[in-house]
This record gives sequence, C-alpha cells and structure tokens, in this order.
Amino acid sequence: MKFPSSTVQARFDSPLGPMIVAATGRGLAGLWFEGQRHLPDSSGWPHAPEHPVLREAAAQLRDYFAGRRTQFDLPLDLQSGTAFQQSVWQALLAIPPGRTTSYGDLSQRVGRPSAARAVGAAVGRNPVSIVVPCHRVLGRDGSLTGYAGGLERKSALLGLEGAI
Amino acid sequence: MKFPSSTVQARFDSPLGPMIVAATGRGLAGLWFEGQRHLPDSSGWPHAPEHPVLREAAAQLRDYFAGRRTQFDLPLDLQSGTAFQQSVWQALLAIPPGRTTSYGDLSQRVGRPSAARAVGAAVGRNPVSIVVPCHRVLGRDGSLTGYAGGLERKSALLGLEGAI
DNA sequence: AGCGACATGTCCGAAAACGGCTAGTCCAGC
DNA sequence: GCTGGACTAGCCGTTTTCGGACATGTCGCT
Repeated sequence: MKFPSSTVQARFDSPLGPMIVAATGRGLAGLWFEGQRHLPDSSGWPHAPEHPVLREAAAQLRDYFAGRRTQFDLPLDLQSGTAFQQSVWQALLAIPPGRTTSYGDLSQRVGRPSAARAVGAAVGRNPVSIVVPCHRVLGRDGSLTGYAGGLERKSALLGLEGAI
Repeated sequence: MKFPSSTVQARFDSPLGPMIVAATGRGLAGLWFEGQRHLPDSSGWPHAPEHPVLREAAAQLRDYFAGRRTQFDLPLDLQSGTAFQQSVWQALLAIPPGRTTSYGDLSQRVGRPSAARAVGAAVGRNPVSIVVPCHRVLGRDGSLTGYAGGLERKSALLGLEGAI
C-alpha cells in the first residue's frame, strides 16, 4: 500500500455513506468508505475537490448510484500494490456489471490456480472500491464471504446492479 | 535510508578512489566511496554532473584533498535518516577538522548517554562521507574501530587533516 | 589487566501468523 | 437418498514478529 507523495484526495458522499477519493498524476488511485478495513493513512494528502480526475470520478459515481451508468471510464493508477495484487485487480476489471465470479475462478485467470486464498487477500486490499468491482466476487457456493466496507454494502451494490 | 525520487547523482574521482555524489532539491544528500558498506541503490537516480550543488561539492572536495580547504560550505540534506540518526549526524558536524572524538562522547552530546553502541551504528550509516566527518570518531582508547569505506581511507583522511 | 554482562537504535533475514478459499468427509434431519 | 451444516486439511501472498548483528562503553568481578 504505497502511494506517491503527490497523491491528492477529496470527499464523496454516497448513498452508502461518506467516501474518500484519491488520485495521483496517473489517475484514480483510491476510493474507500470512511472507516472501512485496510484504510490507508490519508492525513498527509492535500484536499483537491477541483482536481479533474476526482471531479469526474464523483460525477460518474453519482450516475452509477442513480442507475444511469454501469461502466466507468476513468484513468486508473493501481501501482500501489504488489505485482500479484495488480494482476488480481486487473482481473477484477474484466467482470461485467451484474455478473459475479468466485475467488477460485479468479485464481485460475491470474495463472495461480491454487492461490484462491491469496487471491481473497488481494481482493480485500483493492484500493478502488466499486470502480474496480471487488464486490462481484463471491464464494464458490455463492456466499457473500466478506467485504472491506461491510457485507451490507456488498449486497447493496450487487442489488443495485441487478445481480442480487 | 530513504531518498526522494528527485535525487540526482554524479561521479567524483578522489585520490582515495572513485566516489558517488548525490543531491536533492534541498542540498547535498550523499557522498560514498564506490563499493563501500551500506551503499544505497543509486541505479535509479539520473546523472547530472552539471547540477550546481554537485558541481560545487566536487570543487570543494578537490580543494580539500589538495590541502587548500578544511571546512565545507554546502547546503546539506540529511533527511534520509531517522530522527536519532539525524541528531548523531548533526553532532558530527560540530567536530572541528584535525580533532577527534569518541562514540561515547557523541552519545552524551545527543542526550543518550548509554546508547554509545547505537551511536556507532548511526555513525556507520552516515550518508555524506568526509563532509559530515564520521572519520573523526575513534574508540574511547583512540583505536580506529571501523569505517564504511575501509580503515585505510579513515587513517588517510585523518592524516590529511593532520590528526594522525 | 582481563573477562562477562548489559544497555541501545536500526536493519535484515527467517519464520510464523493471518486472511473476503476450497474440496472433501461425516453426520443429523428431513 | 438427498441436502445442508460443521469440521478438516491443504493452499499461498502478505504482514507481522522475532532474533541477531553491528564502527561502543561502563561496571563489577577475578
């Protein structure tokens, strides 16, 4: 979880609670629910509500929560993770809205068929909630298993996408 | 041993062997003998022989080795170390040329009378050889004890300063 | 004089613990 | 029979913890 010193942040009020949005020179780098697990220390990042990437991210999120948008179109910076984590997060981006998959399935796609559990850990560290759809990953049997922002939010997001 | 990404470097040929000089936006941040102990990974730093600080450092070092100069006048950036290390390095700067002191004495000056050994470790990590005169520290009994660049260089520097 | 013990901040490697997992087994309960 | 829950044993990247090793000196015993 390393973020460059040039990281900036803003606050975003979602229907599921207040969130923190972060961006670097390369793009959107973070989106967390306030108080969620694995929250990085953002106290040193300057607030920049007018930053173009943060502004656009907020706009698209509003559309998403209003049901007017299912896909996001934003430059992403996922360099805060290890090589393994980045490959997992990239794989998450391939899951279409309204669909779900399992940790085991993901582990296959990343080329580490027996690392399902490690994949779970990596998914849990996803720095960009919602946009990188870590909420679309369930247990092999369809159970919710876990979400850094709380299971209620996970099921709420899936409901919003019509994946129940 | 953390250096900002804006660090630049140059090579300096001293009578005691080739050296690496490094600078940040705040000033001279490093001066190491090639192959010495605790050498940081400088492979990612761009070469900038014309950088004003590096240029001036080289000039003053040439004068120093020629016996025409005993004190240095350069902006220093010692932020690569911990708070404790920085306090030790600052204390080193107070030792006048041609004079020596001991690790125990230094530990008193930084207010940690019983941390002589920790001081030894900190002195060994001094990032700016020669300019921050870590070579002027001897054992309580006057023994050379150690030098990241090798004991020959340590005694050579002391000889040059007339402190034998 | 010589020897052992202890105090101290940092780095580094090794080892263990910790998860947003899964497939397999074994039993209750229907 | 079949289903579902509880339990087990492997799985593996990351994080945390722990134990030495150092550019030393002082104190207390032999």
